[in-house]
Amino acid sequence: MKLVLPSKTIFHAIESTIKEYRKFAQKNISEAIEDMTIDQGLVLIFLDEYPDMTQKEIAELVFKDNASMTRMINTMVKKKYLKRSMHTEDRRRFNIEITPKGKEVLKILPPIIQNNRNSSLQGISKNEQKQLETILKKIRANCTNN
Amino acid sequence: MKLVLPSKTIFHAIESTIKEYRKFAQKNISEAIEDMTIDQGLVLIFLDEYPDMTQKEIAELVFKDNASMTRMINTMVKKKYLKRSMHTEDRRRFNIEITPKGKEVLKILPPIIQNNRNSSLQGISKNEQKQLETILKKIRANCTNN
DNA sequence: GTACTATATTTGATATATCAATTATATTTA
DNA sequence: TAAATATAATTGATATATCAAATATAGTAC
Repeated sequence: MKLVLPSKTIFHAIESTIKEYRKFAQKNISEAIEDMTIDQGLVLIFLDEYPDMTQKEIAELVFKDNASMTRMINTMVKKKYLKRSMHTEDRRRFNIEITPKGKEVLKILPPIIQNNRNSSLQGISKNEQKQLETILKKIRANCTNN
Repeated sequence: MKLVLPSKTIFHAIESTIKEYRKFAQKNISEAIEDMTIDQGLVLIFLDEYPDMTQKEIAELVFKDNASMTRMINTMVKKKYLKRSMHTEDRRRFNIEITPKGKEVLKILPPIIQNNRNSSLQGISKNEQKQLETILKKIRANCTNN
């Protein structure tokens, strides 16, 4: 069977785009903050917005599985961005607090992220962005429902 | 600074789409072939098409770095899908051959991949696919040139 | 209340991601 | 041709991805 080469497909285009965006975004973050990855930054931002999320919920938002999230948070605790403490109502879970060091990052990070978004969407109209989201949503739906 | 939550952005949509596609595709592959990942499958397909690619070239096509590619090929050699042999003209590199076991996979895999592509693009017109590629290409260009 | 089931998190094993440093060979330059 | 530079691949260290199994606690049904 003759297949269109994977490198010529839309999936390749999607993957290559998100990887380039990540590389670009990571570079700009690294220039400002030592030892901070995109995903660790996202975890901080989500926790800042929703302080009582479970690890599981955070994991879903950043597309990690629970095991990865456990280890990621371990790393962030070791690096003093986060602190775990007991949850009084549900002893299976933890409260995850942002430390002062983590809060410092939260001051520096958002403008960098905003700038990354703006730069990478330069010259792309609102309408195109909407189209993009619509089409992606269809693909995702096909993948989750089949 | 108030940031639109990452989960509401286009980048989140892109990432979630490709991850769901990968999950979907991997599930279908795993049902047919024990111990074969999407990326290992792609490596086989590329090597089949371009038998004298260097590891570095394959790496670029599947978005891995050289170190990952070395280890990935090690794994595939260990699993008997590939075989390394000396390259006579350039002794820094290797010839990478597909074993009979690898060739078996190459018979089974393409229809599965084709089916994955078709299913996940169901209801999406050629025109929409073209739009998607165009917009993605712009984003990627913004990320690589800035 | 005990047994059953569900949920949150962790752990182990293995693979992959990433960066920097290293090795081996080729190529270029002076 | 010797020295400098470039290239292909590997290795080490650390983080993350993924699955399955294990822990611990909650919630439900009997």
